[in-house]
Amino acid sequence: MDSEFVTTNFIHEMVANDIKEGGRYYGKRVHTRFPPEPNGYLHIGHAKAICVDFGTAEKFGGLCNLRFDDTNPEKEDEEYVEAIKEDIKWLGFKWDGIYYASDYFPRMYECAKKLIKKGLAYVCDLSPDEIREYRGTLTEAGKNSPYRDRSIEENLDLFERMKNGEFEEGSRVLRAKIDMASPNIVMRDPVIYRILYATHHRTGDEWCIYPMYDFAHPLEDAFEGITHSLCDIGFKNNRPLYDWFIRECGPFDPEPCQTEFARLNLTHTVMSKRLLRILVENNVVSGWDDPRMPTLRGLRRRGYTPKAIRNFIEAVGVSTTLSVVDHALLEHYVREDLNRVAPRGMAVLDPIKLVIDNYEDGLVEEFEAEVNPENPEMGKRKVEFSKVLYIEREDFMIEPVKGYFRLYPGNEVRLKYAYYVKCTSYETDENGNVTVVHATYDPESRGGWLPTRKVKGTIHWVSAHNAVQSEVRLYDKLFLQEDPLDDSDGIDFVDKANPDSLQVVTNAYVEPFLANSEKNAHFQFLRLGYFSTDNDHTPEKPVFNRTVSLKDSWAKKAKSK
RNA sequence: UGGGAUGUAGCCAAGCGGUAAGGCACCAGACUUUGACUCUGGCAGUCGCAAGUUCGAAUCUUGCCAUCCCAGCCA
Repeated sequence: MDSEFVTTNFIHEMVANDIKEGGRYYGKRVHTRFPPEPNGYLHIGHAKAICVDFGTAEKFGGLCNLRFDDTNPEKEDEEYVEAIKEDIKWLGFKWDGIYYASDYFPRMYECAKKLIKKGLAYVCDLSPDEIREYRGTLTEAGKNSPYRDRSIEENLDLFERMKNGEFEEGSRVLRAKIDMASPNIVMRDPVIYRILYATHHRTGDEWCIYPMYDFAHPLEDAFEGITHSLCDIGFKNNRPLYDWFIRECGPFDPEPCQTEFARLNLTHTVMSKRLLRILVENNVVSGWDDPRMPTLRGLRRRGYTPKAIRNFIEAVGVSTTLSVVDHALLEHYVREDLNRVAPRGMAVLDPIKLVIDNYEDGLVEEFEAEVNPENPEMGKRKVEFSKVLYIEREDFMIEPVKGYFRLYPGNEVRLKYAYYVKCTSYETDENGNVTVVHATYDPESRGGWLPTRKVKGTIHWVSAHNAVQSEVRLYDKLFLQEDPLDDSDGIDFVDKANPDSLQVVTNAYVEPFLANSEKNAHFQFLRLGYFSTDNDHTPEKPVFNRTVSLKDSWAKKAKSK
């Protein structure tokens, strides 16, 4: 157990030192935990915490618990614990033990009594408003509660009666007796138990007093033998209190220690359960699993892979600086993963007909196509070709702009895998919109290749005789602004949602094998992007979600003009 | 006006007294049966600012500035 670890971030560096000879956990096993509150669905910010918690344990041959921090029955629900478990598994992590804070309620209660007996906790009858007043402000010290000096016996009696349900909700709390003048407000006699007549999703009505986070969390860690309690930087101020409870309720072995790191923030989205809930409740999105949501369920439905998410988090790194990661980095990692694993297929999203005038009526030819050029082991598949095809409206121009090398009158392009075709004419409707493009093919270019004559452009197509009409949902950023919460314009983030973040295409055409796929399958639609079959998808009624587009230097060039 | 943190490129982020890694984004080019992928090259004369210590400072010291967090019977 020497320091043979390549440390990749400051936490790993710290742990490596901790377990070295002379380190504070020398000879002990590294033990971490991921402690979600079951009050909502996990998002990609949680994925970072999961990677850090599980990843640190794994790196040092330690253990990582999954622990539901269910100390507030008013907000929590069993529905979320199942969803959280599922999301963690989907990300590819396995917990070593599964625990619930609520299982520790009896032990926590004993710890509270211990504090009372040590003269370190008291029952306070101040109202919530009064407690706030007595707490002081950021710059002024607080003042002692008039109930601060109750005798140990009275406190023990009152606390037991709180537990027994003799008092009204909000009438009394148990507080730690620390220092009302502390410059750290967290230390000004924090509330550690409150009365709540709410039914808990696991303990039912067994308890009517519930411990507060600051008291419960260090104890949960201590009870489970956690060594490294890794949490958000927001808890930095709470650390002295964490240590206080560990010390006063101990001894514990090992003694857990808390280390904070920066949460993940992403541009063009919001990242908190509270805000995401607002989007759901205002029907800005269709639900927690809407593909535009940064929730794990949303990302999964969008077509993101666990691998892409984990690589992304790995790339972002772990530090203590407040940071906002560019959404483009996340997209880069899905593209990278999907490029390797996604089978290619052809789909036309905005179809116009292409008629090959010199091709035999009714003839259907089969061509061989590679499943994934990045990975030849994925093999080949067949594509059927005929006289009438669909091509992308964007791939034809009556008057080509400079640099355009797709189809236009007189120009020859390659139909991927099939033939060279040369545009001869086109038809328009009364509004001047192109309806049909006519072309002739060169039989010599069978398979899409002619060594004697090269073409610059290659376009994708789908044969009209077997194309399957499909729904394709084109997703874009939920917010166009980098920081939707920047309210300097006076607009609430809910009203800033990008109205074009979902565009539903109902008359797309895809190759038959794409329509016949399972739900949640990943594909690259040639030249368009990565797409994934939706939860709603069936072979009879195919639905694809665009995960991310392909990079498009032509679009970029055209746009900049 | 109290306390706690953080400042390295447009965005992340290494760096731990010996002369600014890497990734994304961006720009240019090569290659290409995807205007994709891949590849090559470019992209911080200076690390928030100012003094100081040192042969030598992004790294140490001091001062200043900026930003973030904390006044739930939420977590």
